[in-house]
Amino acid sequence: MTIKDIARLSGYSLGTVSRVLNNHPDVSQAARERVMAVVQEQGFEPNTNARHLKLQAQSAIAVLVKGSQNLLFAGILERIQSLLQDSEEEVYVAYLDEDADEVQYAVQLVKLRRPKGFLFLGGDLECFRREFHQITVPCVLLTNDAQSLGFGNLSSFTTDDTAAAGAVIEYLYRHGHRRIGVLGGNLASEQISLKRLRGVQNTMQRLGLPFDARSQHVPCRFSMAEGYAAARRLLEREPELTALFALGDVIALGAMRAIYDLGLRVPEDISIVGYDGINETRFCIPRLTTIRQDAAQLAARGVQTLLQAIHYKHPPVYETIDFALLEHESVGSVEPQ
Amino acid sequence: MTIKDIARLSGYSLGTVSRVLNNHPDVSQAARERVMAVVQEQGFEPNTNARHLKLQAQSAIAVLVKGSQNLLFAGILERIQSLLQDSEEEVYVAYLDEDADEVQYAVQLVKLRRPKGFLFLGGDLECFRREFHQITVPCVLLTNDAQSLGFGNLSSFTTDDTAAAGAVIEYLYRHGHRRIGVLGGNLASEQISLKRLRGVQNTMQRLGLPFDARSQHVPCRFSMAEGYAAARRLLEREPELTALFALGDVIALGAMRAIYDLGLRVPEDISIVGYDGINETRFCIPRLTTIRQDAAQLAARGVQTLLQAIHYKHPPVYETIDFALLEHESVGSVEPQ
DNA sequence: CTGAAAGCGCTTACAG
DNA sequence: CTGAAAGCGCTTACAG
Repeated sequence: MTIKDIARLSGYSLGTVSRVLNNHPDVSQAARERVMAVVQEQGFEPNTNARHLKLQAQSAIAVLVKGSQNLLFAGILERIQSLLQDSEEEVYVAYLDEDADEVQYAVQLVKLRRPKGFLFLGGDLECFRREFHQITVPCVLLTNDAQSLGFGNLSSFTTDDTAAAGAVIEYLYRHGHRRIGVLGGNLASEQISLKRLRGVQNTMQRLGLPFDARSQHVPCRFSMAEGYAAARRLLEREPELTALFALGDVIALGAMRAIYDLGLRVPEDISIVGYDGINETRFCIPRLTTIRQDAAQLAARGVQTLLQAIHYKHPPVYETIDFALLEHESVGSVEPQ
Repeated sequence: MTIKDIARLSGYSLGTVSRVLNNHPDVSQAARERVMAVVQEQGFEPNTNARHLKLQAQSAIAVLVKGSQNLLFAGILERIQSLLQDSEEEVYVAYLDEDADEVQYAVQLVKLRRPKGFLFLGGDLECFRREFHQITVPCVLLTNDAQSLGFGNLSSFTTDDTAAAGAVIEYLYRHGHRRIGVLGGNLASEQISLKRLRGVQNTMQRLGLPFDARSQHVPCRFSMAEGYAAARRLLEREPELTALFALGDVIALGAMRAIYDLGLRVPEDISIVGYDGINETRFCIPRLTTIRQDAAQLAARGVQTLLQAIHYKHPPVYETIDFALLEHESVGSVEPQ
């Protein structure tokens, strides 16, 4: 079943059928009705390959997700899918490893599938700096700030990671904590974790707290298993810590179990704060105090901006999405020494 | 940059370039080398739209995931992605609502994108029975059994849900539990939850335990929030229950928090068993006793079978993948009355 | 082994 | 408002 069959069946020419299908204004009402009737009756769907070939058109919107176990991204992705479905865009999703080079992957994808735009869930600025110039379609980076890169086709929406991490440290400080350990992140690359760590260091310094990253910080990937191991290592090595800041909720969830297995209690013996605000934090015992990133907002602004940039040329936008510190049950007060 | 440019640059004709690109045997070594050199030098990638149009070819393998919050599926999906990446297949992933009609979606996708095969993560047999005849490409259904449907192009790999649910009830019985509540699932449609529920009922009957689904079972979707609400409702209504069986781990995680909020302890006051064996069950407090579905095995056999069916015609296979009851910390013993 | 040519299914100036 | 025709980039019988 092709457009040719529809033409024959409807008594109109190829061209007219195509125009009806594409909602061209210059078609008579009669032709429109007749053709649509045949299309309906036959359940005809135009061949996308031919259409794209002719239009030199790009196909779907590609979403590159860094880290398949990242539950924050899962939540954002769910909303993106639903928003793009509403606007009838095709979506192509790929999961990459947490430490993969997402821009390199995107460059490959451009050659292979010609997506009309990219949505990056997570991204390493270093990769963008190195290879992003090869990409010319509109792109949006979520949960990291692309302003410093200055690419004309790359917008970004992110939480202010440095401020949020600072807010966590201040919050712990107000509750009397002076010896705070930090879990997670990767110092080798310019990922979001670096900014959070910078927020920690700045704020510690401002509050006059000593912070020796070598002893008080254990890097790890964003998983419960690594959070568990990192917390154990840190607490065994530095038993005088009264609070932990995990740079991701999943790390915190693993850490909470590690604390329990060390015979300690949250928050009586050790306080802990997470980052992201995923669902799980509202159901674990105790509920996890955490920084909530606004997944709905990130998804909505990201999709909206990408679609606009695809349809009309727009300068890039860089927006900061508000975060909130959700005070749950995992932080206790201690007497500052 | 098209094949025409490569022809010009290499001094060979269009046809020869195409033959080189497609690894046809009837090309001289000289032509092959010269053409490949130019292709390399120019970084040429053939246009997929044109190629597919000409070949009438299907494109990617489509993976339809039922329920974006399903962490078991997330684990299976991660493995599928990596396996298909190794075999250089393109993957198209779509998340559907837990209660969506996945077969209807697949039928749409066939018209739109002509995938060369489908991998269904979760599926409602009723939908398959009604509409699957419209799909002719090879398909694999994971976590449900398609044998009873008898479609020649639909294989399936699943845990024996009825047996696994039965094993849970027996396990609780051996620990003295006689009054057992069940959380989750949807009785309206022929989803996997129905089989688990049947396993519960059969085994209860065999053990001589009364089971009144109307009072002892609260259906809910597979999320922590719904698990929380369902558990609260059930325990407030039936305070004499000593154990809960949640038909999914996420439901169990929500339920554990509900139990805590009711002032009860797991497993001292209430025992609870989950289903799926997701990562979280190894880190929550207490660790959740659960049925482990073998995600690695499901993914591996599913992908392998689908690829074979795509490349050579094969009769469908229906396999049962072994489950395991992971005895963790959420079940206690009680004195049977 | 290679080139010239047809055709996959569609869109869109160009005429009328 | 409509039809005839060119052409998007590729593959593959068909000749030679």
